[in-house]
Amino acid sequence: MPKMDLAKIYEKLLKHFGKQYWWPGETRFEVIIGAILTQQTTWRNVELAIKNLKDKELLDSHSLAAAPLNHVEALIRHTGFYRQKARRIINFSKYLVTKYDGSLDKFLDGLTEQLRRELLSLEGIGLETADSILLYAAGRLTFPIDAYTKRLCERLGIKELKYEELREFFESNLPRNLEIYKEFHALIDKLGKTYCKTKPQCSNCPLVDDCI
DNA sequence: TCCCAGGCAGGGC
DNA sequence: GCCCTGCATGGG
Repeated sequence: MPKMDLAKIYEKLLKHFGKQYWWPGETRFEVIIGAILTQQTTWRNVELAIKNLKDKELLDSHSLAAAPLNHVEALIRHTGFYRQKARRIINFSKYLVTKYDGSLDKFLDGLTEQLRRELLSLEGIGLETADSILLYAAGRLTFPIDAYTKRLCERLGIKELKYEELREFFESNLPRNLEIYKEFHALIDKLGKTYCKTKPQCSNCPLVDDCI
């Protein structure tokens, strides 16, 4: 496992970009639905879909579980892959209603590893989405590895690591602090969107000296 | 006109 | 196990 001062990287990003206050969302249910909707799409489009669901008062487990599929499809169309995403957020809501009386308090109240396995067993919730939900909705010390994080690691000289290895790397090299986990993940995304797009603008990047 | 965006699931090998 | 493909809209 590579040695790297992740805390120092975090401090540089925080100083450069400031706090990001992730995850945006008024409720934990909204956080979870947003986590599914944002897969492979921009947050801007997710906001439109969230607003549509909220305007129709469908942003709670019982309402969404009972909503017609084609109605939900139309409301979230902006997020892309809308047919499968509509099915998935409805199915998640039905699961919550059936197994936990629609209560996120009950659902999110397990041992972290057990809850993680349960999340991963649900359709449309893979590794990154499960870990984002664990961190931002359940408040667990779980570090999500997304495409930006993998890209950053490559720039820092960490290659050929699989998802679980990268997660273990972050979780064992960061202070066990929820706010740091939340902000760091958000800051890495901010970094990727700002400096590591199609044309790197390394001269202004706060990590220019850390990259290989 | 291409390529990318805060992935996931299912298939082939 | 790894690699490929479909899923789909919106913006640069």
